[in-house]
Amino acid sequence: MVTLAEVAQHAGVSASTVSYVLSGKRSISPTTRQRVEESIRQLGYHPNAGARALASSRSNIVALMIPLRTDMYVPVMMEIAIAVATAARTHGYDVLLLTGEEGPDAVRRVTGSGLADAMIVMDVELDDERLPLLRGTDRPSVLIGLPADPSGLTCVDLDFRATGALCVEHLASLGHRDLAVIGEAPGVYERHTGFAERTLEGLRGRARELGVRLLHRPCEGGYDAMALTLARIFDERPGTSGFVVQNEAAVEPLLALLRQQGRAVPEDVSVVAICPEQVAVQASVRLTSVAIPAQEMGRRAVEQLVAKLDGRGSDEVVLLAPELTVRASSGPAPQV
Amino acid sequence: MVTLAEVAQHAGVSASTVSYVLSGKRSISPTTRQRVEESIRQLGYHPNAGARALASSRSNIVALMIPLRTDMYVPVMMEIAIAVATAARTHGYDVLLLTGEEGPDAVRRVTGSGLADAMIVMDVELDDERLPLLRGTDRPSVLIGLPADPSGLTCVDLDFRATGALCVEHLASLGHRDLAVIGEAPGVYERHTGFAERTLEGLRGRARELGVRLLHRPCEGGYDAMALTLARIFDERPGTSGFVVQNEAAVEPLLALLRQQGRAVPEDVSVVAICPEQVAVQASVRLTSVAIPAQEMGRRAVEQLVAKLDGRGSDEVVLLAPELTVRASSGPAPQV
DNA sequence: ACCCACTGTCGAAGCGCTTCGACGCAGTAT
DNA sequence: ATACTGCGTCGAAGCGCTTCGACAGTGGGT
Repeated sequence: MVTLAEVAQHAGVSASTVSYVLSGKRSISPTTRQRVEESIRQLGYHPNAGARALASSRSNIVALMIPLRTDMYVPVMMEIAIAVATAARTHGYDVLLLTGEEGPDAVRRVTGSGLADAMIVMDVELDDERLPLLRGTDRPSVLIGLPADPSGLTCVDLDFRATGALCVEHLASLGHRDLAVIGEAPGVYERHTGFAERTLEGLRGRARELGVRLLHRPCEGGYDAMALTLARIFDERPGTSGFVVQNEAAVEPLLALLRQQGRAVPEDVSVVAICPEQVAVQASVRLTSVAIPAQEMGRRAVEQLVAKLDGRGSDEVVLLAPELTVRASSGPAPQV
Repeated sequence: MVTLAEVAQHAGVSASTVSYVLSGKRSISPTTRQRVEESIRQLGYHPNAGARALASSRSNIVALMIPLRTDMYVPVMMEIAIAVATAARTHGYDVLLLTGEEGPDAVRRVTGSGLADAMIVMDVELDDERLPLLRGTDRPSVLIGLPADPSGLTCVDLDFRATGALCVEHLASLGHRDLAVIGEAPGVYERHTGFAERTLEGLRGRARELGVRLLHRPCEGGYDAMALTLARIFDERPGTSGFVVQNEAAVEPLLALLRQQGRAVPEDVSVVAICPEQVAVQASVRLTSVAIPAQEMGRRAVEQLVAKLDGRGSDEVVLLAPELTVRASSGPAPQV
């Protein structure tokens, strides 16, 4: 391994000069700079990460905690993770991947050891047990998701409450009076996952305001679960004509089952999905949907984090405004 | 931050003793060990990662290169990534997430800086440009995937050639003589992604041996693309009665389109999928499939890597044997 | 009784980098 | 001339840990 000292010798300057060329923290004459850069190139020098971290107490690594479960929301998570990694690199950071498995211990380990300078936390529960730790440490952190009490924390998320409201508005404005929500798997609600609960609040709140009826049913993905759920819904509310789906694994089953039952989309029932753009476009019916802007969320999270690391930026909640795109799955409510 | 020296002082021993307690590299008397451990606990000591890396030239980090694209295979990638992260932790390693974006440069950067002790590379192309670098460095690496020439490399992968063969065998044994393969998106083949090409070889080879006809059509996911592809297939080979699908995004569209065309599964056409178990089980028809053992692959890759890091283990190609599970989507060929 | 091997502990020397203060040398203001 | 201010460079002091060799103390073999 080539060291700083070797580069310095090769370029005929002192080690500190090379260091300053690299960091730009002091001014260097153009000739010296060039000489050093040439030596670096020739020798194929790469600064040693450990030494750098030790001396500067900055690792240039941000940790990303992703959920361990692969039972929900996988493509979104993946997209966020990739966006985070990509965005972090453009700011000179690498990304350490932590699974939720270790839970709060991971936070302790990473902040305690100085392995990472900061962290991004996904899959936030309303009353997440990691929050006190994050508040208590001096390492910056950003949540992707919104807990019940975001005070003292920086959060980036889609405004799921507004998302829910928007879906109801859309369907109500088309004349639908009986709506059903196909939600995430029951476990997601049991864990009090922020986004799921907030969506529900938004849905229910606006439904109440607009005087439309709303049924919420959690649903595991897949055909069998969906069939059961759907049967129950139509038993309880035969007049249901509008669906909001927030569960990727339920989208296609729902469409297939409706078709199978002779209910035309959008003539007999309308469907609005909350899902990544791609899912909405590739479904068997092009879905009216509110997109989950995974890339944007990842990117914004990194930007917030970098701002904090640079001493700029403060605790702040960034809620991305939902956008509803009308496609082929929603239309006027059928005349009774 | 609490340091080793503070722990040593608190416990009334020297710093090196504390270090040896932590690493276990020299024997320590039970009483001393307990005293030190107690001090560590009381002070909430966490070893500094940078200092450790510098002194030991081991970072206890493995890098994981995942593809940047989210156009294919996402859940599998995610599952592998999580399995890798989880398995790595059980061996005391953390995982650094690299996207394919940087390409070979990422390999140089990470190995050059000592940021990671080793790396796992996913989404391997047959003639991947990262391979020479991996061969040339002394840092251990493991590929998840199989390049054209695996010499000097350690690889872990599902035996996709055998997988292809297995699918053909299954359909041929049911009497199907005209098979069609719905492949990954064209781009995947253009990049000469290892698994896709090998599957194809396996399919074609066994088809030739068994004297059945085989059509291969790459296909983007989604309904529209699938509809076009399917129409073409039935135009060219109206007698096609067996399908092999290797594209998660095409599975559901295919089933829906077949249904729509009045072709019953499995009475009129049989479908075999190469996909994660979950997809096969949750599809509208429970699919006969060869599972992609994502978790297993991730775990095995880590095991190989750790073995190499420990000086055990050698260059080796680990091919997991495919297993075909018969479900409801395949049956005897229709009588002509 | 003596030597040897072993066990448990310590001190010190780095690992490769960052960063602080110092210093020489212009250039500018007095 | 003198004093001052930058600028560009250097030397040295760590950052917190691992690890090597040294060294007491202990016990077993002869």
